[in-house]
Amino acid sequence: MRLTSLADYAVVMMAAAARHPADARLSAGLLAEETGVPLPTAQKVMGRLASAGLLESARGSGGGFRLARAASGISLADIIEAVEGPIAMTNCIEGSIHDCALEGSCRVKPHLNAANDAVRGALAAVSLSQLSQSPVRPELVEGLSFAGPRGEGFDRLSPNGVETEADSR
Amino acid sequence: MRLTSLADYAVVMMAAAARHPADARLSAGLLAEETGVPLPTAQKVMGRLASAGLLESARGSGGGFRLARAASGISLADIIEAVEGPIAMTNCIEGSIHDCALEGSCRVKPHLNAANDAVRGALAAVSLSQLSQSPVRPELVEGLSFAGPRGEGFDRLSPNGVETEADSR
DNA sequence: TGCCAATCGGAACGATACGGTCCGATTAGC
DNA sequence: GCTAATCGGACCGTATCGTTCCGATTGGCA
Repeated sequence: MRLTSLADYAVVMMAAAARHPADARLSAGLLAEETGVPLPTAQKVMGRLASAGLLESARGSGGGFRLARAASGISLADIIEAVEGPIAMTNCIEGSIHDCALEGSCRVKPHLNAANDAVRGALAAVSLSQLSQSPVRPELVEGLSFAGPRGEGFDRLSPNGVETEADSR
Repeated sequence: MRLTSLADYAVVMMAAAARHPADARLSAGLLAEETGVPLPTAQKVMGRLASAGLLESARGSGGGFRLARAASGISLADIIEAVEGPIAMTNCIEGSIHDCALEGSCRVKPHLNAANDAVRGALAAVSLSQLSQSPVRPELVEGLSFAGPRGEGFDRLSPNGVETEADSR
């Protein structure tokens, strides 16, 4: 139940992209710089987002990426599925895979199906335009240690001190 | 966003365990047989469930497992967390891990936090007693290709035809 | 009372796929 | 026509997952 690092990066980068004007050409290098994601990895992430249809890509010098749709029409579920594939808690939920011997007589599958829909619904309810906005509706984040440093150094996603290279890990 | 096979097995095995009388001693071998999970793997799964406090274990001959609480007091989220660890979509949500360079200035973290709570809530809303019941509330599964083979072969978890090399039944 | 068998618990091994990196293909600009 | 910038796909090391095996523990039986 943890999304992969690639998907995590994708969310951050899409949110950063949504903060730019809709018609601007965004290179992988620019977004990598803004988000602190290493450039080669950023390229890979954006490539997947493009092949999934969330970004439009243009090759060659002066090329780059652009949101394929309005930010309000892209959901968190879309981004995750673009990078990780279909949101399916178990193999048996995904239609094409049938490696479970109990298929057809499994009692828990319908329940898991319902739970999966609920999870997917929760993710589909979050739009990219929400993700790109700074303020958060307070009732959603109460009780969290991280309340949001609303004041200082908040307009730049990636100050110079990011010291990336995934330093320790 | 896919749960591991171990967690998948755990859900199926817990549901099978809940179908037995509450005071019955259940060995890993019995539940492995009922669910079709290979015995060594079933042992590992039940060991984790026991160390997480969802099952009570007794060693030695005549030992076995037993639900530590009533099935209605165990949620799907409990089972998943017992096997996979905390439900945290990203590393930055889990309190102890701080390997993200953007920590503290990340705009999307609050939103991800809210989404994570929603996902966890959806999983916590499903109780083991629901999982162990055969019929599914129709409004939860509508629109799914799998509507539920309610008629045939539905009262046995593991019919003879499971056709797996581990079936040994 | 001593031995045996059954069962849980933890350690070790192999496989899958994830994350990261590099190089080639393509295209605008000069 | 050439150069430079950028995307796209292929490759490899590594970490985690899944599986298996063996030892520890305890009740039952002779």
